[in-house]
Amino acid sequence: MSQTASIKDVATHAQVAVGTVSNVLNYPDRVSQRTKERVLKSIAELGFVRNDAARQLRAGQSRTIGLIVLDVGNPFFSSVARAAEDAATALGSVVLVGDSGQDASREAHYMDLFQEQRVQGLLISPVGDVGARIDTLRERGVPTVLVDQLADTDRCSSVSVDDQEGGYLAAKHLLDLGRRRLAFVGTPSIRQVASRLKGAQRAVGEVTGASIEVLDSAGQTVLSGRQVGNSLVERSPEERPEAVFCSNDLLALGVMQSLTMLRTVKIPEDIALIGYDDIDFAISAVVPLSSIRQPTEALGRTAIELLAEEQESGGTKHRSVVFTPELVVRQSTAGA
Amino acid sequence: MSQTASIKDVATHAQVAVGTVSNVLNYPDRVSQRTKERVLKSIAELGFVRNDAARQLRAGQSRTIGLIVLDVGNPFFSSVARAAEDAATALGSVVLVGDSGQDASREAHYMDLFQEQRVQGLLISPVGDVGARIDTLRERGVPTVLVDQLADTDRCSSVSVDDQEGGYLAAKHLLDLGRRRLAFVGTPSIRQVASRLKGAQRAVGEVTGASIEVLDSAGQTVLSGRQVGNSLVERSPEERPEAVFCSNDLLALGVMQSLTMLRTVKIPEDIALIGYDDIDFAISAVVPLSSIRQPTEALGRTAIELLAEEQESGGTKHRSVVFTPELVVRQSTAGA
DNA sequence: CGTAACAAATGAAACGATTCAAAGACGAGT
DNA sequence: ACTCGTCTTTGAATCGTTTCATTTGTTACG
Repeated sequence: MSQTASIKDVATHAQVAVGTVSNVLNYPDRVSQRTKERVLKSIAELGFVRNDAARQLRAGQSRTIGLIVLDVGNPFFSSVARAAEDAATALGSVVLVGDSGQDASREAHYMDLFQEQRVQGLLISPVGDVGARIDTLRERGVPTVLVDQLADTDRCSSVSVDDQEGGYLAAKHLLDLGRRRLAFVGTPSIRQVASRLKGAQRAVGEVTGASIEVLDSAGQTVLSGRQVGNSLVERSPEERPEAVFCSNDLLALGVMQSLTMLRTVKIPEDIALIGYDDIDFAISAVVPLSSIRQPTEALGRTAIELLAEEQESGGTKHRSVVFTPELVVRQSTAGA
Repeated sequence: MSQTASIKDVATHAQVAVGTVSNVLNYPDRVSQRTKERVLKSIAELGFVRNDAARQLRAGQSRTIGLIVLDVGNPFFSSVARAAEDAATALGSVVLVGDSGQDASREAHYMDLFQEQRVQGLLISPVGDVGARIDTLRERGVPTVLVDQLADTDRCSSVSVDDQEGGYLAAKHLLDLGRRRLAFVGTPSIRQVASRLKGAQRAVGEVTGASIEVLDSAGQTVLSGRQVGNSLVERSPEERPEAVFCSNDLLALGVMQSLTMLRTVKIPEDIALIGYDDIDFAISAVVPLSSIRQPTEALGRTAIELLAEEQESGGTKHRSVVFTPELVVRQSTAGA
C-alpha cells in the first residue's frame, strides 16, 4: 500500500493473470462479470493507478497533444488553449501548453520536449522560422497545425483568422453609420495590423467620398492610444475624423480616455470608435466599446480537428481553415 | 529514417552496445572520445530522439510537476504558472498546467491524470475539499503544495499571500495621506475579501478619529464598481468618504469611471482611491491607480522550492510560506 | 458419451530506455 | 612474461503495460 501498486500486484491479489487485469481496464466485455468484480475490488483496495509511461511505451504514442503559444497571459491564446483542451478531452487526449514568450529558443525547447514525449501532434503559433523543423516532424509522423498563421498547404494544415476581413468589417460598419472621414490608428509595420488596415481601405474604396487617414501609433498600448487621442482633441472640429478604427482594443480605450476626459468630443455622436479583439474590458469601458471579435473557440476546436485529419491521412493531406471575425456593436458606435 | 530511431538502431549504426549509447547520453565522461564522436554522429544521422516514456518507466518517476489552477485566464494564476515553470526548468523539470475552471470534477480529472503520469509532485489551488485526496497522494509518494491557500502544516506545505496584511497596507496608506473617513468597497462574503477588510479595520483602529464604512458591492466587476461610484457622487460632499479602498482593481476602475465621468469629484484631491491586485490596466487608467501587488513570481518560485523540500524529506516535513503583498503608489493616491 | 463451438483466462513477448556486474583492453611495474 | 590497476565497453535484466496466440472451461447437440 505504501508506494504504487502495479498491474501485477493487482493480478496476484485478485488471483488472475495480468492479461486479465489489463482486459478489465481496456476491454471489459471480454471479461466475465464475476472476475471483473473481483479485479475491480482489488484495484480499489490496492489503490492501483495505471502507469501512463508504460502504457505509452507499449502503445508507441502518447495521448498528448503539444500546443506552443506566444503568450499564455494573452486572452486570445488562453481562450484558444482552453477550446483546444476541451476538444482534445472529448477525443481522450490531453493538451500540454508551452509558452514560448516570443522567444525562439524557448520555442525550440518545447519542440524538443514534445518530441521526446512522442506527442500525437503539435499545434504551434510560431515565433521563428519553423518550416524546416515542421518538415522533420512530419517525416517522423508528428503532424503539425499552424495556429493564427496561414500555412503553405503542401507543408501542413493551419487555422487562422482573416485580418483583412476584420478590418473591412470594422470600416464598413463605420461607413454604414454614415461616417465618411475615417481614421485608422495602429502600427502597420506589424503584419496583422497591416492586413486590418488593408481591409479597411478596401471598404473605404467602395464608398464614394469616403476617406481614411492613417495615424501611426507609437505602440499597441493604452498609453499610445491616449497620445493619439490627445492629438485628435487638439484639432479643429472640421479637421477631426468622424470615426476612428483602432487596430486593437487597448489603443481604442486610450483614445476613448482622451476624448472623454477632455470633454470636447462626444462618443459616438462626434466620433464613432471601434477597436479590435473584443477584450473583456471593452464592454466595461466608460462608453462600451464596439470591437471585432476573433473566433478563438473555433480556432482551438478546429486546430484539434485538423490535427485529427492529419493523423488519419498519415500526414499527407493538409487543409487551411480561415475564419471570419465577427463585428460586435456597442455604444461607442451606436445610434445614427 | 522514416519513423523514429531507437537507441538500439543507434547502437547498431555506430557499432557499439546499447549501454554505450546510453552512457554517451547520460554519463559522457565514461565514454572515450573516439566512440563518443561516432555515437553522436549516428544520433545525428538517424535523427534519434530519446523516448521519454521509456525513460520514465525505467526511472519510476517523471520529470514532470502538475499545477492545477482555478483559471489560467486570470493574470494572477498565469503569472504564478510562469514563475513556477521557470523555476522548474532550472531544476530540469517541466510543469504541466491544468485549468480546473473552479469546477471540482475537472479538478479531480486533472488529479487523476497527473497521478497516472506519476508526476514528481502537485501544486494546487483547490476548488473542492481535497484534503483526503492529498493524504492519499502523500502516502503514494506524491508531495503536494497548496497554492494561494494556507495549509494545515501537518498535512502538506503551502504558499499564500497575507490578505489581511494587504488590507492593512492599503488602509494605512490612505490614513498616512491624512484621510480619516474611509470607505471599503467589496463583497465581504468572499474569504479573501473579508480578510482584506479585516486588515483595513485594524489599520483604522490604530488611528484616533478614523472610521471606515463598508459598501457592499453587487459583484467584483467594473460595472459593480461604477454603481457604487454613482452612489458616492450623489452624496453631499461632507457625507462622502475622503478615501476609498476597493477589494480589487476592477471595482476601483469602475468607481474611478463614475467619479471622473461625472466631474463632480476629483481623484485624488477629493477622494483618494486604491485597488487590489495591480492588474495591467491599473497603470493605464485615466488616473493611474494605486494598488496592492501580490508577489506572484515569488509564489510560483517558492511553490517549486517547497515541493523540492518535500521530495527530499520524503514527504514528512511540511512548511507554509506566507508572503506579504506590496503597496504600489500611483497618481490616484498621490500628493498630500 | 464425444466433440464442436464458443467464451474466458492465461502468460510470454514486446515496447525503449537505464543500470550494473562482468568482461575486455591497455599500460606500467616488477 | 606476468600481474595489477584503470579505463571502456558489453549485454542481460528491469520497469509496467498491452497484445495475442494458446490453453482451459463450459455448453449444446448429435
